Amino acid sequence: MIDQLNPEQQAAVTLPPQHALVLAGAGSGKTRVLTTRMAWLIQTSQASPFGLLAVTFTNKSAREMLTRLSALLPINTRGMWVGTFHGLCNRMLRAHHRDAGLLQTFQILDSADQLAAIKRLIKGAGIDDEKYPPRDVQRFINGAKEEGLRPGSVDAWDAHRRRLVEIYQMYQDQCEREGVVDFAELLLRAYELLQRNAPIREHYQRRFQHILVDEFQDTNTLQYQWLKLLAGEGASIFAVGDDDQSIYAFRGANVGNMAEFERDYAHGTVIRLEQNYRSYGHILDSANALIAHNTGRLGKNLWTEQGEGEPVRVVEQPSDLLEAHWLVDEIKAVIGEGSLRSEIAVLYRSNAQSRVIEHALFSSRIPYKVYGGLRFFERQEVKHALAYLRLMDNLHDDTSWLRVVNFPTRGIGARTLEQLSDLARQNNTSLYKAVPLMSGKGGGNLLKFTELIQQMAYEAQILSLPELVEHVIHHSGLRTFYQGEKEGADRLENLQELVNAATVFAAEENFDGLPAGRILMPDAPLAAEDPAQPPAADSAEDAATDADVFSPVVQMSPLGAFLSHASLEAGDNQAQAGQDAIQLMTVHAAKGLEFDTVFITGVEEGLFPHENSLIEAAGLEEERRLMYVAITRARQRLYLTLAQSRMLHGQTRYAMRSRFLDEIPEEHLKWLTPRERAPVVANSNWSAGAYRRGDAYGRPSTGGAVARPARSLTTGVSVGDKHFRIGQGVTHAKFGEGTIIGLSGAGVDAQAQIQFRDVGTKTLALGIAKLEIAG
DNA sequence: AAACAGTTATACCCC
DNA sequence: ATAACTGTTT
Repeated sequence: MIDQLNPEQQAAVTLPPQHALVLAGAGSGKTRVLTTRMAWLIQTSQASPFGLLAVTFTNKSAREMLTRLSALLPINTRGMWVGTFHGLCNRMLRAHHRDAGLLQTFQILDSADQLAAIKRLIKGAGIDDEKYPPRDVQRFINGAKEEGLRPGSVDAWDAHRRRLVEIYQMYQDQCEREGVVDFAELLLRAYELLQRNAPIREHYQRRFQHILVDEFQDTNTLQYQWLKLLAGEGASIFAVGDDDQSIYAFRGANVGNMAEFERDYAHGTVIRLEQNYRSYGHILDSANALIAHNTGRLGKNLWTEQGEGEPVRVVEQPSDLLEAHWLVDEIKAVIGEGSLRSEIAVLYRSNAQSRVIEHALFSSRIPYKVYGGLRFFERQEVKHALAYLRLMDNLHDDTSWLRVVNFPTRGIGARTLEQLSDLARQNNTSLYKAVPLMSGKGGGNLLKFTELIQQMAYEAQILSLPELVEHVIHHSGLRTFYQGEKEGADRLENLQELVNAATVFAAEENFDGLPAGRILMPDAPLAAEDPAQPPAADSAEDAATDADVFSPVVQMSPLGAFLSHASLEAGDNQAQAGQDAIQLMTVHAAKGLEFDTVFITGVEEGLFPHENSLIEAAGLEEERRLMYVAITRARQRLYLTLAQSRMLHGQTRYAMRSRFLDEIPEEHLKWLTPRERAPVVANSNWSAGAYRRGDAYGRPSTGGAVARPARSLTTGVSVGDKHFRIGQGVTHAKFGEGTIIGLSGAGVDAQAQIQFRDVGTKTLALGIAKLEIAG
């Protein structure tokens, strides 16, 4: 089992029970180490399969872990605590819903549901949505929860923030009333449950002697606290991660957790996995050189035995269109060399870039697949069907109620619903309960809808899960509705797919033939859910303790279980995985994947690094990690492409090449188009005089009126008597000295992105801002 | 008066 | 592609 591992991997796998941090570089066999560690612990009887807990960030990697584990050992992995943070917290909360203060049937809001709930709240409470945009409110609430803060503990230093806290509180009340829980709440509740309830905490602390964490660099503050609490004094935490691949700060991930973990627990038990089994030398060296520009790293250098391979190819094109055309030609050539299409990936920083690339591929009839669109359970028709199903489980789920009350349309409009909402608010009840209170007309249609829901809820007590799903799709009118739609064929297919998903799920969970709505009492208490394949020494003793402490056990109906599954799984977003097609995705989506050939497109200032991230140094470092992730996806060949101009939001924008290109030593690069002597953007100050010059293609120098070939592009904008160009030094009365790093628009609409020495990057309207051109 | 259907404005960085 | 707006239908 371990003899195929390299010495570092072996050391990690066979570490005695103690806290440890494994710094696992890209392509260093991270998942393998994790799974082998689990297998080793079990095989050497240091842990039973049910005495360890492994947590990951995606369902996919949780599944992969279990698959690999069962390949290593002849054990039944069912019932093991291996899953995502959200999945495990959900499991815990379901088991102890009473102690957690939740309804047994609590529903999970995904972020779209959450946003809808917030919008509804803001409307209902008459809050100005200009001053409090629902998106910002959502960010505020989730941010607070990820820090472990309830409304009472959030710092509110000004009126605006105080109001936000009030909204946060109102939102919590609303969730409480409706019996719903958002993603962040799942974690916070589970944390508070462990914190407040000593018997439960001690039970889990006793049970899980080994806690293994994947992708530790992506944990947020709350997740780390949860792990600490769960580990208590006795358990060992085996944390695997790569601080250089931390790219989720925008959703709360805290890179600092890695260093903190080392301080708190690992005390020098840090194992570095630096041998890379994926890429050739030039690619790795480029990645190493780039990431070396970040500060505060734990430090790590990837190496390979594979040789240096091909240099990284760099291509600069005048426009995004030409970039895409070049891309298509090059892809054809790579395919011509015998590469599989599915082994070629085109990566981009932002989704907006995919359009042009897709268009070019489509025109050339090259099959491609875009990742990261809507996932199965996020599609509107599926969400509609799920909303009906949720109402079967909990009639007071107002979010679901509002989603489908008039879909398909049944003559219940905004006016009626407004009245209903008012009634519900006045009586502090759900919309469902408020229906009988409605007097007068308009109520007729509402009543009919209520009866429909009641009827379907009744069916849930009789029909099996797949039958119920089918029944609901039919009797809700969803099927008829989409049959009448011009573009409804796909949606009908997805609805059918939902029935299939329910069938598969019911079979996997042994729900066959059971009524969807009937609550299942598991036949044994918590610890005894162990199928007890290899006899766990402590299980009998554990079960006895559990029976005393826990009367409530996992109570769930097949329907409830399926709805949880739908919320937490979100489904695959790759429709037809079988076909051999070029892989298109954002850099974020590419994390964890690898390809023979990788194209990283749009390697430009303002795009990659993204302009929004340049405001603070931490943002720039995250962008650099993002580039690091992108580079390390490539096995054999890597291309970096950039365009001098690009259509964005209907405007042409001009940008310089990314500073990241200049952070990779030239010895690893091979420019396929001439490298211009463009300025190197050092952090804030670079000397004037280093701007663009004309090049071999006869593109203009930026000096001013130069004859240009027909296709060439302006890199400057004139406003009044001033002429602005990229790379120009300017001064602003308030912001001080800066440099133009991007231009867009023309005439009165002209705007410039300016990187100021002291205040970061700002976008200014050239017609308004009084800029002086620096000498 | 209320609900519906079709049109137009704006949008988006990443999960 | 969602939200806001407009004209038409019940």
